[in-house]
Amino acid sequence: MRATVKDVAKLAGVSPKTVSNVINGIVFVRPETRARVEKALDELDYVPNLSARGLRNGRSGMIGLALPDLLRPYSAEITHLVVELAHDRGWGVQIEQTAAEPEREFQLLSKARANLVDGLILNPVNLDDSAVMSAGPLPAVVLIGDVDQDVVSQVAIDNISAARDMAQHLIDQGFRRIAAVGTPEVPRGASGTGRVGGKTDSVGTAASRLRAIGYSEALAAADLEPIEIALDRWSPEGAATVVGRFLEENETPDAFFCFTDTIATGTLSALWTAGIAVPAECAVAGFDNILESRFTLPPLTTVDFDRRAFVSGALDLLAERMANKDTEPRRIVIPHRIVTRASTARP
Amino acid sequence: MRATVKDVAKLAGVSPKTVSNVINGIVFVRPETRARVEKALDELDYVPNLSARGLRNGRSGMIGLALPDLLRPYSAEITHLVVELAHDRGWGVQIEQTAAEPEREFQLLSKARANLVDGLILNPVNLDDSAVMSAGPLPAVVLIGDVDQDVVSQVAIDNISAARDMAQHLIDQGFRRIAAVGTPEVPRGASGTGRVGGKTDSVGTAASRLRAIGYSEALAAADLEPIEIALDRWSPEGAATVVGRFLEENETPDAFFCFTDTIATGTLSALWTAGIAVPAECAVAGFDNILESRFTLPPLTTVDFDRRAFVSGALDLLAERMANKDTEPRRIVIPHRIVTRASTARP
DNA sequence: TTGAAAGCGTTACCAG
DNA sequence: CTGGTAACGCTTTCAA
Repeated sequence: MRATVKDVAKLAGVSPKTVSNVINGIVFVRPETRARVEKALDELDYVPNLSARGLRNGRSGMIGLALPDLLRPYSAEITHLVVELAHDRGWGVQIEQTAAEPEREFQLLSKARANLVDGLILNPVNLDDSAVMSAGPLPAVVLIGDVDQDVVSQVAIDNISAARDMAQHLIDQGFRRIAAVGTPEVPRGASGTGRVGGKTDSVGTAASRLRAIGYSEALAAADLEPIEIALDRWSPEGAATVVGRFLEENETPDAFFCFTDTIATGTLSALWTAGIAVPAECAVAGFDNILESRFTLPPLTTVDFDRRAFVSGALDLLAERMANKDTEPRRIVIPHRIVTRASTARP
Repeated sequence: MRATVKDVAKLAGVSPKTVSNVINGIVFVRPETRARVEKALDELDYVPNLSARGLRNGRSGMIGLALPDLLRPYSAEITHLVVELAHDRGWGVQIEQTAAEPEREFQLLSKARANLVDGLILNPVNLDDSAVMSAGPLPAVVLIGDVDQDVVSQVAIDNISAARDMAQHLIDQGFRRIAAVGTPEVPRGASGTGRVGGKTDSVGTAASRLRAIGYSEALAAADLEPIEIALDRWSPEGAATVVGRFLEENETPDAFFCFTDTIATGTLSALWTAGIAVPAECAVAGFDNILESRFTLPPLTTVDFDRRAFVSGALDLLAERMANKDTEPRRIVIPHRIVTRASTARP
C-alpha cells in the first residue's frame, strides 16, 4: 500500500497538516521540521493521491482537449502544443475525440468529464451557437475554431478572410478555373446550421462553411465561376478518390484550393496518378501549414498562422475562465498569412 | 453548486445508498423506486464527481498514454486508436509527452500520475531494462515498442527482422548501395552494429538501434557495405537537411532505407530538391506505413503492421495487469510485412 | 429491498 | 509555527 500523509506524519512525528504545509510549500514551516518531514517523505516514497486532493479542493489539475479527429497531422500539432504548454502551467491533459459521435461535443460541454477536468478546450464541428447557449451552466470552456457565438471564450482565425485571401492569391497568379476541395456536402440554402442532438442533419463543419464563403466571395468579385468539390471527411484518401474521379469526368481546372493541407496531400496524389504536372499544368493550395506541407512535392502554398500563439491564447483564456467564471467571454483572433511555395507558381 | 447524491436522495425521498445502487445499476432496485430516483437524477442534472468516486474506489477510470513526440503523424495514429479503443472500455485517456525531458519516462513509470491513472501505456525512448527494473513497485504498465526486458508486459513488432526484411527487399530489387537514414548517433568506434548493454549511456532510441541492427545484418549477409546516416530526431526537416547535405557530398546511393515514414518524407523532399528522380535514379523506403505514405510522390514502400491489433493488444495487456497485478508479464509480437509501392520499383 | 454510518486521503479552519 | 478535527462526495459494510 502506498504511503499517505498520515504515515509520513507519524514517521516524522508531526501532524498531517504540517506535512501538507511542507508539500504545498506556502506556509512557513520551521526549517528543522521541514527537513524531518522531507526525509520522511523521501523515505516512504510518498506520492500524493490526486483523487483525494481533487475531491478536497475541487480542482483536478487537468484540462480536457477535444478534437474532431485525432488522426490528422493537424490534430497532432495542436495536441503537441496543448500538452507542452499545459505542462508548463502544471496541468495534465485528457484527450477526447468528438467526430465519431455527434452528441459527444454536447456531452463534454455539459458535463466537462464530470469534474475530472477543470476546463475544456473544444474544437467544435457540429456545434453552433444555439447548442452552446442551451448547454446550461457552463464549465470553463474555450472554443478553438470559428463558431459564431459569444457565450464562451474563443480563439480563432478569420476563416472567411483567410480563404478569400488564398483564392485571391490564386486569381492573382493568373488562374481562372479554380476549384475548391472540401466544401460542405449539402448545397447551402438553408442558412440554419447543423444542430446538435440529432435533430437536423449537419451541413458541414463550421470551418468548411466559412472557407467556402471566403472562396465564393473572392471568385464572385473576380467574376469567376466557382467549382465546388464536396468532401464528407477531410482525409487524404477521401480527397484522392474524389479528386481522382473529378479529373476523369471534368476538364482539369487551373488550380485546386484545398481546404486543408491533408486534403491537398490527397489532391497532389490524384494529380500525380492522373499524370498532371503541378504546378505546370495545375496548381494546388492548402490550408493550415502543417509541418509536412513544406515537404510535399512540390512544396505546398498554404495558409499559415502562429499555432503556438493560437494554443497559448486558448490556454490563457481558459486560465482566465477557470480563475473566475464571471469574466466576460473573450475572443482572440490570430492573424493569418499566405505562405507561397512552389505548388502555385505561375505556369 | 452541482447536485450530489444526497441532494438526489432527498428529492427522491430515498437514501444515498439507493441512489448509488440506481446509478451503478448492479443491485436490484424496485422499479418504482428506480423511476423516482431517475426522475430526480434528471431533474437535478446530476453528474457524479469522479474525484470522489476515484478516491473511494481507488480507481479513476483513466489510463495514461505517454509518447515520445506527439507531433508525428505516427503518434497521431496511435493516439487516435488508444482513445477510441479505451473509450470502448469506458476509460478516459490522459496524454503525456516524454521526449522533452529524459527523466519524464521514469517519473511516469514510478508515479503513474499519482493514482490519477489506473494504468499506463508507455512508448519508451531512453528507457532500458535496468531503468525498468529499478523503478520499484510498478503500477500497471504496458510498454509499446521493443525494449529488451521482461518485467512489464509489452506489445511490439520485431524491429530487427522487419528492418532486415526491408533491407532484403531492397537488395532483391537489385540495389547495391543502400543507405540507412535514422541510425543512432553513435560516436563511431564501437563495432559495426552498436549494441548496447545495460547501463551504458543511451546511444539512440531502442527502435533506432534495433532497426540499424537488422539493416546491417541484411547488408552483411549480401556482402554489401552499409552507409549509415544518423539523425538526432526523427523529423522530416531533420531528414531533409541531413540527406540534402549527404547528397551534395556523396555519390547518390541506389536506395535510401528510412527508419520511419516521416524520415522518408524529408528524404523524398531532399531528392526532389536535388533533382534526383524516385525511383528511376534512387529508391526510397520507409517504416510504419502511416496513412500519408500512400500519398507521397511516389507512394512509399514501407513496413506495415496492424496498428489496431497493436493498440488493442496493449489495452488487453493493460486490462490484465489492472485486474490482477500478479499476473505474469506477457509479450505480444505483432507481425509485420513489407508493403511494396512505387518508391522502390526496379529502375 | 432500503437506511444509517463509516471511511477513502487531502486540505482548511480554528485552537493552542 | 503546529496539532486536532471536520469536510469534500462517493460507495460500502452492517442492520433493519
